Amino acid sequence: MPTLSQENYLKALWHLTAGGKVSLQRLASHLGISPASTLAMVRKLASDKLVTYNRAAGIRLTVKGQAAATQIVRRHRLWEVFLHDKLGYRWDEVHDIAEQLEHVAPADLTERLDAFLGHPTFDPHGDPIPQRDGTIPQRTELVLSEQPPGSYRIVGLAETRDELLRQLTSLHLTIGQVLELRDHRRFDDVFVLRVGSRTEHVGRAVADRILVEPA
Amino acid sequence: MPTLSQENYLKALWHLTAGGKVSLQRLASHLGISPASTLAMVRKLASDKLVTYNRAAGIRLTVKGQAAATQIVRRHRLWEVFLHDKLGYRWDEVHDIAEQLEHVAPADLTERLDAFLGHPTFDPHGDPIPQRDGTIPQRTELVLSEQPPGSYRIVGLAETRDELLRQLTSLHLTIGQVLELRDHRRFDDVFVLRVGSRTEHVGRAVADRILVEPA
DNA sequence: TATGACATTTAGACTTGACTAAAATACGCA
DNA sequence: TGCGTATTTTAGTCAAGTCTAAATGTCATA
Ligand SMILES: [Mn+2]
Ligand SMILES: [Mn+2]
Ligand SMILES: [Mn+2]
Ligand SMILES: [Mn+2]
Repeated sequence: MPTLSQENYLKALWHLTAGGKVSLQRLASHLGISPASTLAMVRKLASDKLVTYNRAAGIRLTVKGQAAATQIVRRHRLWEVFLHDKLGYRWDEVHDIAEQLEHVAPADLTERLDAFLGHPTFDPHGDPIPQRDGTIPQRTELVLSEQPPGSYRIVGLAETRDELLRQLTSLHLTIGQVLELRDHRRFDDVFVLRVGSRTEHVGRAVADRILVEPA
Repeated sequence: MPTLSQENYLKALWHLTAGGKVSLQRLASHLGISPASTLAMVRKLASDKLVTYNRAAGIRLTVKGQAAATQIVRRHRLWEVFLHDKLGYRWDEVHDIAEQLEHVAPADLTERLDAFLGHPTFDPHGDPIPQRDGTIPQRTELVLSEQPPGSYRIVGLAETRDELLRQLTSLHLTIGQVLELRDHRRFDDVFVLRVGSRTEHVGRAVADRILVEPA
């Protein structure tokens, strides 16, 4: 079993892999750890057959590493659901606490938690919760800023920095919220939304990060 | 804030303190750590004003150390309640998992968990859960083996080794269970109990460890 | 009061996961 | 084709928490 540190590297790799080749540099700066230390750890992970590494291809999760990382993300997101749904934390508070809880992984705790939460499919940020077998629920992911006027449901975010989360909260925009995209004012790049009985205005920085499905 | 290791030492001290002077030896063997390493850590804790130590008096928690230890025990027992009541674990399974969870302690997680669980007073083993202010709920603690025949309610255990817990489960003896003490057979030191509609026989080793109140 | 058993303390070492500084390598572009 | 920059790699260091082995202290009792 990977150590706590190793789990953090694996999870970082899982997240970074979507964005193409993972260099030492990229992994290091994502983790806030020096490239030298990162190299040392990558070699350890490689000797445990969790990753492969060479200069040309960068760092790649092996099938084993991929499976381990997926389970860590699963635990993280399940705990986020617990903290949000059961303990009443706001969606901008859950991530940091889940960072701690995700490393607690005795035998069937994850499965019991999953059952207790009613086998949720998405976490409080709309991110998919990997299932027990490692498959990842899919969702429609249209970027709000690219859509024509119409009615949409918020299904996720392109990014989940707490700052953005709080900004969205103050605009009454949360996961599951249905909104109507009324207009895109080209001149100042402002999107006009109808949310419930309110009219909200969001800039491109926000509209680019809201993922929706037609409602 | 103490590290994870330091928290384990503090908790061990909290438990051992009830049994009189805590020598290095006693602490070391309780933790399964060498006396040399234990001394090193005790010195570290002393420099953080969490304990005092000298050969004559042994190791003592300071007021600050006592408070820290009490909160760790509080977290441990609250997680035990969660695991038992919400996730459906058996009482002999919860301790090891709680050992991990007790070290997760961001800001108000403990208080939220406490509220979610309905401010429980005792854990699944009948042990009192220290309250937020550090006070410890009291319970009547009569040792079953010392009681005259009569009707009693099980309120706790003198010891909570998983082995004992499973033994009791198989005898249908759990916290809250009401039983009738029928007889103590001096000859073979067997206690005859009426539990619900069953008659159970337990030896001294068990009867000495069951804590009851009159029912 | 000396001795042996046991507890405490010292000394030295190891592992993990980090760091910095400097050397080696690769890469983009003039 | 070579130079400057960026990336990777090596080398040496550190702190935390553990270990073993050996030295020192304490104490009951023979
Ligand atoms: Mn998260
Ligand atoms: Mn999330
Ligand atoms: Mn316990
Ligand atoms: Mn307990």
